[in-house]
Amino acid sequence: MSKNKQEFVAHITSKEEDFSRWYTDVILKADLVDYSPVRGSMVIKPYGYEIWENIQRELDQRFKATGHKNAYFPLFIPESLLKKEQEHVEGFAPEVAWVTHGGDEELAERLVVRPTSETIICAMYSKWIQSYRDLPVLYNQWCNVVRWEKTTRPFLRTLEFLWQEGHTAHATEEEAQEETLKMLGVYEEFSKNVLAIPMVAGQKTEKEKFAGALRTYTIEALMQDGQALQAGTSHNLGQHFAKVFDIQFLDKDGKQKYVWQSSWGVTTRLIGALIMVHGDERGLVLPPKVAPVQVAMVPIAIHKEGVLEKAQEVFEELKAAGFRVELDDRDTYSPGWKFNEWELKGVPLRLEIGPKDIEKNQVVLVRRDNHEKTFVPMENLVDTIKTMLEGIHESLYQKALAMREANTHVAQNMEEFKDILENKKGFIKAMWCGKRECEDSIKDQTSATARCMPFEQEHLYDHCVCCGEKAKHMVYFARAY
RNA sequence: CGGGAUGUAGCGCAGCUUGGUAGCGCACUUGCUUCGGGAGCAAGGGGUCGCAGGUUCAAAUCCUGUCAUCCCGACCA
Repeated sequence: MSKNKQEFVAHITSKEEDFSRWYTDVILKADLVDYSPVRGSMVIKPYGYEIWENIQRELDQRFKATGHKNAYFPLFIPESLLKKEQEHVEGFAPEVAWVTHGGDEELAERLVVRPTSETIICAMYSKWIQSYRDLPVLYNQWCNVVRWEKTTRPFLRTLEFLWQEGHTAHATEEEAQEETLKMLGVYEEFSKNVLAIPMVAGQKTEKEKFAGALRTYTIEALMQDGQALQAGTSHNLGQHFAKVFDIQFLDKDGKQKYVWQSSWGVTTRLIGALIMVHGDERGLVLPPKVAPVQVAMVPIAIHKEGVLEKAQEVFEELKAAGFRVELDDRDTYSPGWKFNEWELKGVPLRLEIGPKDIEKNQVVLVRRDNHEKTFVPMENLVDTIKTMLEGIHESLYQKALAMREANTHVAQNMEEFKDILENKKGFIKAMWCGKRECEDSIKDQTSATARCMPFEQEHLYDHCVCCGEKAKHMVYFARAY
């Protein structure tokens, strides 16, 4: 190990020493983002954006498969529209950006830069929906939104962020509820099978629900530092918006009725989740399904006769097989340098090919997650890699699940609750009476919030962890991003 | 929005106390030799010191303001 190596590695702060700094170091060094001249707004660089594109593609397929279509609604929303739904405007008003002028002229009516699009979409639905035959409306849009946050962190909280928002309208309450849960299920399945992140799925408390919703459902993930991250939400909007935006249809029975609605979304924050769930001391660890590069090929002794030619041959074969593969033929870096760089960038598999391998008709594969090195014959290389990538996905998921389980604790009372937060961190499972006062009190005392009331309820004990009265729900609490 | 810290070359930093022609390591460029865990030698290029004022013969250095980033709280995907 040279002194250069020590210096280079030292550029990433240790996770144990300072998790926040580790996170910042990793996203910058791995070239995912850069800070921009605009406060709180990041530039997503190609390597980071490609992760988002992969997330988009996987989710979009799932949306289409469940009958949704993409559309695009305006960035600007007239003030009067935002203000129609009382709870909604109260929830979002403190963090909207206003457009007050067009050129030099002051606008007759101010516009908000969308913080979310319920209002503008409902205004259009009101116009488009006349009959039960028009229902359900199942639209989604991929776009950016703006929320004027006080403090920001790349991917986790920025003034502007990218997301998708699904907005649906249904004839019945049952259908809207079914849709709300179905899409949360899509998120949960996607998180498991694409991001390799286990989620706790459940319902938000009244205090934590979306401004204007009837009920909010959520998927919550646990980061390696013991903090929770809300990864996606799905809202049953009931008829709140339908009534203020007058979205009515003539039903089969000849009666005018208001539609029932849902909305649901996930954001670029998912990339933050990926980093904080899977990353290690060497940098990013990306699940194969979203990794911009799945296989990084490092030829050894490039200048030697036949090495680059053989590497190119293998490269073409892997590319044709559908892998996202990169042949690192830069002659300015040594193999060792490249190994470290691709590890920092989280590439799931490294493929080494050198004169000795060519002689033996084999290649060397090294897994990013456990650093396991295997010599594999050139025959069936495509199948071997396919199997190995699947194995990496599976073990990333199992590792994340084990991490979450090791950091999920039961608190019987507030002393235990505080003790866990101080000494162990992570998720706290506790029973709750359902009263707002207890939820507020827990937050005041511990800064932990109710993440969700999981669908998989467990009866841990009878009393509320806070007030001691009869408990109604089992709740996951945690400090959250 | 409160408390703390930091802004000097692409990155990491020194210089500031005690004002006097801006430095180091890595990276970058060119050439040659290297190549199985962060290669070597040689020659080069690059900074109005975050920004704006002020003090001074003279400001990276002292003063005021401002902007941004990071950390800790309150608020939020």
